[in-house]
Amino acid sequence: MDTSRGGEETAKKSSYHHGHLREALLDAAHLLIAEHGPEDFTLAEACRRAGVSTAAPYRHFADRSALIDALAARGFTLLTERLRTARDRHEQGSVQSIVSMGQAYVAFAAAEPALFRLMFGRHRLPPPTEQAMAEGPGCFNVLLEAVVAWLSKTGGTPAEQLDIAVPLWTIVHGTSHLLIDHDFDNVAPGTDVDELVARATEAFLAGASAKGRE
Amino acid sequence: MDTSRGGEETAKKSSYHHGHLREALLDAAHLLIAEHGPEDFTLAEACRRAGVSTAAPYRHFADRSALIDALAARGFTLLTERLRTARDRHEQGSVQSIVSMGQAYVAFAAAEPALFRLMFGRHRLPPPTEQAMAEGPGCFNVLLEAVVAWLSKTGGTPAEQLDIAVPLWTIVHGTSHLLIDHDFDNVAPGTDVDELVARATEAFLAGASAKGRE
DNA sequence: TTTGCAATGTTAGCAGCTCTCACATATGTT
DNA sequence: AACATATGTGAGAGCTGCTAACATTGCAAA
Repeated sequence: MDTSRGGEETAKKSSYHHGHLREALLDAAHLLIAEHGPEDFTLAEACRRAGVSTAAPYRHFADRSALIDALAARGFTLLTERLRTARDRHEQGSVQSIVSMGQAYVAFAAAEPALFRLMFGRHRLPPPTEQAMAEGPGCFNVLLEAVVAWLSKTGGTPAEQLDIAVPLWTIVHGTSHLLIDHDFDNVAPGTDVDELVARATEAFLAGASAKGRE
Repeated sequence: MDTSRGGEETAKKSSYHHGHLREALLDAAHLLIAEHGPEDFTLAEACRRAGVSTAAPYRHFADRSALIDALAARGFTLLTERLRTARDRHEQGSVQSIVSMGQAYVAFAAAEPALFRLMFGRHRLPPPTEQAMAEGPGCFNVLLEAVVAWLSKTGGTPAEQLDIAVPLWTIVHGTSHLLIDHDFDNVAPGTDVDELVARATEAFLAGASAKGRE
């Protein structure tokens, strides 16, 4: 349990057994997909960087794809943390709190485009494992909680939470994808995504609560 | 110029020269990515389906990646058509016209998930070629026109067109991605995306025009 | 401490893929 | 009819994912 003894390069004692190979491979893979994109990430290259043979990963991962899945899981926990701290930066239930989460979502995608694509691009047909049920929506639950708080402030009922949260999710998710795929560049070059998220979120919430009150 | 002489299987005359290999490869690739996803699409398999050797594609495409790009371009023209017909199904400048486009956008992604991912997942750094300037945003321009029409009806100014169109784009784009990546399954299983798009679009437009009028 | 087992890494090798090069064959232009 | 060009083939280099048999190490029971 003291595997993380401060320094990273904890003097490979034997030079045969690596020691932290699993983590080292994930780190290498993370760097590689950030450099070359997720598509042409190569297990062999990750092995070279970790200083092991190309057969070594199979002691830790069933498969190339399993390693990528593990990376995606890492990304989800990271994103969930970011959302939580963004939310807690403002008053609970405030619009600003929700806007801040959306901006953090997009900022995460901008900072880690390849990881973001990985996380949401695993269109595997049978992945709704319990892992996915806990990790994937984990970050969505943070949003849900914030929306419930907002609803209770504005006189809405908790039953509407999905009606509010899902559209908000589509806004920030779509913004993230369009941003990292450089689709704004050709269409609206100077786009300030923070402002975009703020305006879209506020307008939607205004329109939605107006409709609820009518 | 009569290469498309009605029937497709125009009796391979020589059995050496294929005749329509470029199109045949694109068709095969389209089927393959629809079956196995875009990541593990294999040029060799496409050759097998087209009945040619694995060296043949290089007479028509510089590269495996070039073939995929050509497929993506095909997809953009297809999507643009769909958007145009969806828009023209309702009164010009009406909210319904815009909603209909959004639903067509999502329906396209749902019908061709792999193609959709391909089109927007080509995060190549230097792709803003003139081709991309014409094709990619081509479909966005259809939306822009509709928004301008809506603005002129509701007393807005054409200067706001991007402020309206871009958020709408993020909504349908995000919805598409979340849908085809099965992210609604774990979070909001019974989601009706047509209704989702309609409600989100209407709420946003209501909120945006209210703010414009304030 | 010693012994034995499970964990972890290595080398060798198969099959498959992308891409190139030299060569073969069809098309069409003069 | 003859040549130039376009299009397809076969063989092969170099890479990859993955497996199997073997080597080394760490740990725990004897």
